Amino acid sequence: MSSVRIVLPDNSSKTFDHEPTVLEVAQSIGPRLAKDTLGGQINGESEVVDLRTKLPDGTKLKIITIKSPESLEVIRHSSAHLMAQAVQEIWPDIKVTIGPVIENGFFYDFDSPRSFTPEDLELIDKKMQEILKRDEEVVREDWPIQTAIETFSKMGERFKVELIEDLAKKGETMVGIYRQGKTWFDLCRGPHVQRMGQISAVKTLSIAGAYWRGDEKNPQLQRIYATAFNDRKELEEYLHNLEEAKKRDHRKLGKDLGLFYFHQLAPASPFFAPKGTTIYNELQNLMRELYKKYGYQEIITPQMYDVDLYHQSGHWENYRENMYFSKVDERDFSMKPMNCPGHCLLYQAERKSYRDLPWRVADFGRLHRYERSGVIHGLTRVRTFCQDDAHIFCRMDQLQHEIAQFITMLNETYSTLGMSNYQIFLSTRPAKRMGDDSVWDSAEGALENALKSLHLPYKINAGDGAFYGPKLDIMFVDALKRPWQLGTLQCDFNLPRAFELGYVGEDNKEHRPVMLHRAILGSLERFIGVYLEHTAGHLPTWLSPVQVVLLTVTDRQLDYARGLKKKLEDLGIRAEVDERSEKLGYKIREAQLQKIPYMLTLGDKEVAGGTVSVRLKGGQVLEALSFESFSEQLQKEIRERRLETVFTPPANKLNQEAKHSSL
RNA sequence: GCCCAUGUGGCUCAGGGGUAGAGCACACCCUUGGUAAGGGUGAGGUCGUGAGUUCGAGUCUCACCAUGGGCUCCA
Repeated sequence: MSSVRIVLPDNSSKTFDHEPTVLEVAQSIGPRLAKDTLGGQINGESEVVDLRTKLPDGTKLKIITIKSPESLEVIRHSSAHLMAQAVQEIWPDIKVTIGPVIENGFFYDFDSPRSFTPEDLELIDKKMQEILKRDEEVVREDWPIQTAIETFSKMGERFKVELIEDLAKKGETMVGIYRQGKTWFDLCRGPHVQRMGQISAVKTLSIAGAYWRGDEKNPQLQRIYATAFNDRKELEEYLHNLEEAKKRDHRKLGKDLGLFYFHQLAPASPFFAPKGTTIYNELQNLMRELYKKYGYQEIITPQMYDVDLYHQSGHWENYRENMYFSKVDERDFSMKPMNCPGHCLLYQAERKSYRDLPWRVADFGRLHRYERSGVIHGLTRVRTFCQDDAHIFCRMDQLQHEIAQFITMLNETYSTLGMSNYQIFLSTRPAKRMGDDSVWDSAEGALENALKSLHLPYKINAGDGAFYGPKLDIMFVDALKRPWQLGTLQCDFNLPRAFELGYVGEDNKEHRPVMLHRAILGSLERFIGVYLEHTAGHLPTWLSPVQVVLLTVTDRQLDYARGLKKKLEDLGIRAEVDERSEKLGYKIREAQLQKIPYMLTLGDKEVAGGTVSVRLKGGQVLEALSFESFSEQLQKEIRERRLETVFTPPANKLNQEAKHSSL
């Protein structure tokens, strides 16, 4: 016997012990809701999405979620149909395929003899508006599956036919058809809006290629991305956010702030300018401090290895197409795509006893991976990079402690960087794997127990582990709510065996260590890209390439400025003097655009009093501070890696802001 | 790798078959001015690379390279 639970748009629910009739559902949720949200359903139109699920006792529970016709998902889904209708009204020879709702909108894939152009998008937008004005009724019909196949076959819609045939294979006998207006209809499970006019804010966004069912062996289709919202205002807001995201694009920030560049003679390989290198080095300094604190030792290992190494590690078998090769003295060499095999060689170089474990070794080695041309992107997907990579070789009974220590270290790193919004995913054994299940049991147990001992929430990705061991992935969620995978910890049973690693135990017998691969920032390159987007380029002072810029009111104060710059540099503060004979306002504008944390404005007053006036990034001004007071507070801010300024904005801040806003 | 788009001085971009433009940046000159752009003068590119069409090609065609948006891939 199966029971049915109806979930209403307001998340309240009612459970039936039998399959309720439509009328029963309508009655049970009250006449108003029935009229507003189920009006169509009473007339045979489904406004439901059903999910079948099993209860713990094995009985089936059918959950029917009733979507309000006003729900965004419904509007977007209907908008996808609207877009398909528009495209076919403009170009009747174009065939439709599928058009699902995605996170921020929807897309529809078309089988078109030619590609769409940006001008086509304008045409489609216009046509959609035209259709909306007709405000046609949306009607659901249920067709016997054979009728549907015949109808779509006649129309030449081979992709639809394929979809329906798949439904038939699954045992469906009827399919839902939604009609918009007199002639246009599409296969759909629903639900949809009741009248097209209910869609008020819809817009095409971009064109892309896509494969039928995401398989590159299948025909290439033309995808149009679009989005829809409840009203114009929400749509405008979304489009505005897209613009904001563009402004935060780390590729643009990198150029504007003079951090890094690319050149076509070294595709997908960043050049870090002095300022970018400062950030890079500061991050390495941070990691090195933490390495010391958490008992890691740093090592340096070769860049190129005889390919025999990769035969032994298994990378030749599985990773060859991502590696760079070179022939020297008739021997085949490869640039290292990861540090681990080299670390195994170094592990072996000295005989290990159980007293030597855990052996934690960190390596900022440069890696090269050939990434397919279509996947490279700014700093976040490059062909040469450097990880904050380390490997921990330990005994099985040390595993849980090492894992917990890693997470603690990661948490310390992320909170230092103002990135406390992250999620942990535990990926467990996949179907294809190596090693005994007992080993998997203890490794997965160690991971889970470590997380539990720290009282950290985590999610399980069952079956998502690597073939050589389970892993943790840490997803950082940035200021724009976008997830990024940065940190990772992977248990590896494979490499220790492939390299026949061992240690002598207390029992004087040979044992095999477990190997942990772990990174916190991921790669420095990728991290810098993500962090720039997260902070929109407003780095904390300790990471800022230029921490203080000295701006003179006239050239008369230049010597004073140069003297202060020297003093600051002697204190380890990165300072610059803008020596150009420009107006103060001009120099401030530039410093502001460069997002420099502190501007010291120096005029005759400051020279006379031996003081500085500090302009904060926010525009507030602290007048006539003694240099010592300024530099001491700043040093503290940098030393403690503060995220926010240590300076208290002046009391007249409000007045200043009022002045600004009235301008 | 696949589809589409783009590739003009350091940057952002306009132009579009008859031998290159703007703003910013840069250099020099004038101005020495207190919290987001003072004024003038000048230097700088053969228009991603190669081939083709043409009397003539940044401008049209093709190939390649790079970049961008997607797809796919991601030990």
